[in-house]
Amino acid sequence: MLGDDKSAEGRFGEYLKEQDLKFTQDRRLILREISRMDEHFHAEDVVERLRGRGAHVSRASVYRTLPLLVESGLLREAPSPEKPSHYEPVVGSEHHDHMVCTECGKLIEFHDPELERLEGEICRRAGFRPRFHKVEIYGWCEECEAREAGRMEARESEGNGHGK
Amino acid sequence: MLGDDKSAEGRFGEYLKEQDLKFTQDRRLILREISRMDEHFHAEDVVERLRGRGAHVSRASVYRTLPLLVESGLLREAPSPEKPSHYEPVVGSEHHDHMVCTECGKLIEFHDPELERLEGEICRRAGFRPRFHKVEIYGWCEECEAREAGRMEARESEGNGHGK
DNA sequence: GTGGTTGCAAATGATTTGCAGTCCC
DNA sequence: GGGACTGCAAATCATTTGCAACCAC
Repeated sequence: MLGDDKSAEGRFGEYLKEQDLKFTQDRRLILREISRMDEHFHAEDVVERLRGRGAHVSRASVYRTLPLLVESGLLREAPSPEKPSHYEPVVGSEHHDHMVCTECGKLIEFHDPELERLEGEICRRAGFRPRFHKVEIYGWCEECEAREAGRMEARESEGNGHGK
Repeated sequence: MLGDDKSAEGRFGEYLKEQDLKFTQDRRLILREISRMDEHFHAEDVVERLRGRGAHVSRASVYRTLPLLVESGLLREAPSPEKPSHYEPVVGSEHHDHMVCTECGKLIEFHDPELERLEGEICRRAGFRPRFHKVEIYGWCEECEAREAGRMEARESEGNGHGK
């Protein structure tokens, strides 16, 4: 979640002012809806939830607002092997990264301060000023790895012993 | 570049066999074209270059083949703030990651063995078997940072001293 | 006031897909 | 031979956009 609405609205309001943009009713509604989500979601989810709540916010407004929320640091794009862009709330300073299982699609979140430190170090060396980052490790989760190993074993004994 | 065609074709052929897929003429042509690219590119680039070369490979085949090349480890998706998916060749074991300037779009490649080691360590702890990973750091490159700093200074003195 | 915003629906544009004919193993 | 593969063009589908009415500041 985005923490209490107060701080999120404050942050967003600040960002909008900086950009000479307005904190309209629609933007407020979208922000509030997103504050209630703590899973990953995509644009259409927001549209549906607002509809379900009886709020009159058009699809276009949602699509126009999500990028602003990303820019303001309240949201970030989550890794999505799928087509529609996925977002996730940024919880205060609690940052995490992802491992994505390419077999079953499971998403594992992790956080490692050492990794953060190292990245900062690398940026410093490159004269680069980091604002946010994304670390995605793709591979097999424990279960899929085990399943895969089993399958491989089976294939081997089949190949060695008796032909089919 | 993908190194000499031999090893790339070997690797792709192996992958295809594993998946019970065929190493067709089209797939070979696409692989060869990609072996000649060393920049980032997207699907349409491959289509155009093949066309220009007089090869009859349909757009659909290119779109169907690129994911196979990614799966086989010969290509990987590059970070793209833009819509069309971008790819880049994987050069042997030479792995690198990216810093993306959100102002000017510049892409800075970097490689850090310590970062690799640390990620491996993190995966081990999580029981996750990594196959490949992606590190993208977004922020301001040196030039944009400087420009931004200058602008901020200007704004300040404007605010303090004399009105507009 | 007046410029940014919104809603709608039409436009876009990358990617996918159905299907008949073709090719690799 | 038979299942994979290909080409084509039509279909998808998330996202964007033009424009007139509207609202925050």
